[in-house]
Amino acid sequence: MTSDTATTNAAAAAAPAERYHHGDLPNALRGAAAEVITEKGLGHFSLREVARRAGVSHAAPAHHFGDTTGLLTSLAVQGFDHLAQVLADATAGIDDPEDRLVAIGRGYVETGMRYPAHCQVMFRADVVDCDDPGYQEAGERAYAVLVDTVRAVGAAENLDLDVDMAADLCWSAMQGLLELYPNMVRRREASGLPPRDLEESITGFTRILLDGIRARRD
Amino acid sequence: MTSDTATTNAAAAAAPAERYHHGDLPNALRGAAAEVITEKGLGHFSLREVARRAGVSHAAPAHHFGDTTGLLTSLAVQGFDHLAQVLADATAGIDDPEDRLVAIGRGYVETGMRYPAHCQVMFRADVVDCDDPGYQEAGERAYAVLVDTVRAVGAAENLDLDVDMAADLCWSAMQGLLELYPNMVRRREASGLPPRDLEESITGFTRILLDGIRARRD
DNA sequence: AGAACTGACTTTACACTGACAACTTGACAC
DNA sequence: GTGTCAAGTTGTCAGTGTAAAGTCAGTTCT
Repeated sequence: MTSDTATTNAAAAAAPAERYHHGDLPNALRGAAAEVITEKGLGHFSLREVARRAGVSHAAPAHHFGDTTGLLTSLAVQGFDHLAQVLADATAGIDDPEDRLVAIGRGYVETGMRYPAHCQVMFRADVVDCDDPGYQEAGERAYAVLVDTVRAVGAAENLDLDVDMAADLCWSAMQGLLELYPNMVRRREASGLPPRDLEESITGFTRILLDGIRARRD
Repeated sequence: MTSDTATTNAAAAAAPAERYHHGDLPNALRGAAAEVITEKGLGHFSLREVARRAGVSHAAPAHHFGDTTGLLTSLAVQGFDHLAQVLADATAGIDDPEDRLVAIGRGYVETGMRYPAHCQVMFRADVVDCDDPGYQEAGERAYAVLVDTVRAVGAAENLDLDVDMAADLCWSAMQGLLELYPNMVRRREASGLPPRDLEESITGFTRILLDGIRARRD
């Protein structure tokens, strides 16, 4: 019952494959889990299917993650790790706070599209252990990038701004976009409109959001 | 294999309970399903548990809904029906388009809190049949209220506005809020801040969104 | 009235699942 | 070597979704 929460070490890089010890089974299992979720959706997730794909026995995952919740929690943590990294990288060289906020929006949704399985799991309190310290820490780390940037926007233009509220709105908008985007595409198809791509949605959203945030000056 | 999609008729109101025929089993099953999802979360949903709560055999749901997806789809349709109704009622007596938009935000999130199970299901393409005509129709009906209102806001103030984009943003923000709210509460608790209640979030969100929408005049 | 039909369920059956306990395998320390 | 321990295995159990066949009650036809 090891508590392995998303250690990113690719230890024992060349795994001979017939070996009894896998080398890095936890990561392989996370990968397989992400695969299953991406293909079949979280609603048809199965621990045994994950084990099968990783080429180990059905009980092997339990050894590393305890139970299903353990594995999914670990996946969520990895998702937050990725996100925090992407956001940090995306904002790195940018001075203007507003440009940074746009970059964050882009980074958030980009991460969501690149790791759809992770993102489907990150806020699902019913399948994840929200009290896990690793989970909370990683989430906090990612969120901090956003709050800091919103704060900077407010400070740079001397705005009358509830930073927390504005940050939560940006976050909600991007999360909602991630969840509803397929639905939006379908609706536009049905209406005969050309599909608006994700990039365009992000840009449009952030523009309106920034206008809203900037609206009230001291 | 009846295709019973959320008929709201409370037919045979007084059901003697020992009768062989239930009276309105489809509705009872939807209710039980909502209960299970609310209590245990969609991740621990079980068709047999639903049947147990409705007091029927485990195979009874199949007769009305085919399979799990069928039942959950029906629940989603009912959710959209509720939502469309609430939004229509909420905007009924209001003339000012902006006030109407605020009322919609309030109505949306209120519905989400009142029917959490329905809302957890409505956009989950992996557990719901998105091609179901009833599903699409009900969704369209609810969405139309929002788009119309956003259009009215734009027209009233002669704004340079991509109506579809703005509507999608409002929708995303509210959906995101629904999904992330528990997380926001936990974070504020952890930071020692007083919990911001949902009402306040909605008001704050809509204020910023409206400011953003109004920002660009012709 | 009785017979035939149909919809609403129940019973039975099966393959699959998550979780647990008990066992085996390999690697490393001494 | 022996001991130890993490990393897997096999086996088992109750619970699950779905399909098929059986049973019951009400309606309709004659």
